[in-house]
Amino acid sequence: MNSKQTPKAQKTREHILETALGLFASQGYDETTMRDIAAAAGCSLGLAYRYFARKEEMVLELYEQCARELEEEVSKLPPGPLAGRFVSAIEADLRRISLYRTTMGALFSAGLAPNSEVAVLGDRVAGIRTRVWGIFRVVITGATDAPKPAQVTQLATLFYAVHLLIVLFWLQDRSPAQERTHELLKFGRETLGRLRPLLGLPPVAKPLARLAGIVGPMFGPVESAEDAGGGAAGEDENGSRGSVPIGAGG
Amino acid sequence: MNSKQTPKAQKTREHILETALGLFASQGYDETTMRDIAAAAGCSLGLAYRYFARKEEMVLELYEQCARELEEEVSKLPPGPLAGRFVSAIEADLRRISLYRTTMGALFSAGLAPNSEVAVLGDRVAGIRTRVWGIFRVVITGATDAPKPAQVTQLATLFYAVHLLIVLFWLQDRSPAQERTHELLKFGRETLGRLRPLLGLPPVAKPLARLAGIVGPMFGPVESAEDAGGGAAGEDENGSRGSVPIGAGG
DNA sequence: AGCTTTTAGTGAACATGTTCAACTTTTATT
DNA sequence: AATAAAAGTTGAACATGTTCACTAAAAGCT
Repeated sequence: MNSKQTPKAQKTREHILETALGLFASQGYDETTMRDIAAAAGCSLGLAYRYFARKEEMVLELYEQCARELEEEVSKLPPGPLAGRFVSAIEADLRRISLYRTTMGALFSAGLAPNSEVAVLGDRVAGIRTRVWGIFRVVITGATDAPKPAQVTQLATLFYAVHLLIVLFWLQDRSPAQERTHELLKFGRETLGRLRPLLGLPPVAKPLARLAGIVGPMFGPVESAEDAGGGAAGEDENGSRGSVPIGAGG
Repeated sequence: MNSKQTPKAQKTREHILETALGLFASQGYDETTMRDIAAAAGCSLGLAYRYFARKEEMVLELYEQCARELEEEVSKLPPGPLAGRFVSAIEADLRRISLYRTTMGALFSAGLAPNSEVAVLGDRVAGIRTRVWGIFRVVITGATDAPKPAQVTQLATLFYAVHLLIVLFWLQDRSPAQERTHELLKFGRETLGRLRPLLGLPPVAKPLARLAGIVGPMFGPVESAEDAGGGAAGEDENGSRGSVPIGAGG
């Protein structure tokens, strides 16, 4: 398992990770070589690779850390309208990762190549995805105008997807201080606020459910089989199953 | 300029490119090394680099080629409802790039790191973006239910953005034969068809215009300044200026 | 033709992510 | 303590994208 190593090893590992993240934050991801990390951590190149099979693996850890912190911050979010809570959560997330812009870029970058598991939608990240998805659940259920339970799961899935897109947008946003992203968020809040009353109406609810059914499985760990999303809106309370143990990093 | 080289050089260049694209298609992008390419093309490693400063640059050329072909195919699309034409264009695009899944993945992957110019949203691709954006203009104006001219530009920008997202989705889609993507397209067609009548109504048109104003500049070449998208919906007929000479590859 | 300049082409060398066989230290066992 | 097994650690070596000083061919000029 994971936490059953010698304390010494654990300490070494953490030391290397912290060193790496520090370098990532200060000089950027690409500019930080594994040799830099080893040197700064005062160990050999090989040792870094003992604890992190690939450079990206360190980013993964960062991602998890951010998710954990975000979880806490969101749990403290005051009740309020759904739109406001959603945007606040996103803003908190962006604030948190802003130190690691290029590093997160690497994560998403790797995520784009359908190969590496160390990617936003890769297998290795399944646990974190589940966790973040859960955060959006809290965002929704904690809203003063939360939709009825049957819709919560679907909405969480869609929020998760939108969240991903916004981070993508943010990564690309070259405007000063990423003001364009914040404009987008403002727009999102207003629009979502305006749309909120319609969420319960079938002409809106049904397409949303269908969309969640299509998009959700992309976030799932592997996929067993064929009930993916045949025809209409199957309200079977999933769409992005969370059956993966969260802290199950190998 | 570009086409002012010796015919011999031009030929060599094309030969290398074709060899490379062939290898990309048959064994994947990452699996094809520059040395492979040079060997298969019967030239030295250095020569390949003389014509293509980086490996990604070859992908760029592929992207441009696809854009050109798509342009032609779309121009032959029969008149019909907007939704159908849009989805048909996307499908044509996907069909075209399906041979080069991993290769396109590389393009988008690089595109995610905000560094490299050889990226979907990078400077080097500005010309191609403009071109593709133009394709969506044609998609719109050629529809039997085309919106009024003032909206065409905005809609083209949004279509371009959605197109990017769909390719992203497609790249990640691990379902057999990418059926999930096609489901998404079906959903998109139906939804867009249903929404089409509302496009002219201010409560819909205004937010769309605003969104286009926010998103559009991301696709622009560099950005001059500050009129990016201040407050309300500025219908100033742009949102994604196409003032870049299309074939201006340096 | 003989010279110069520009273009085409080469392959060794470098940087960096990654692997691996060997070495050292720690822990468990007798 | 002596020995064996496991865990920790090392640095050389490899693969691959990229660079560069250099050679070979071609074109231009007198």
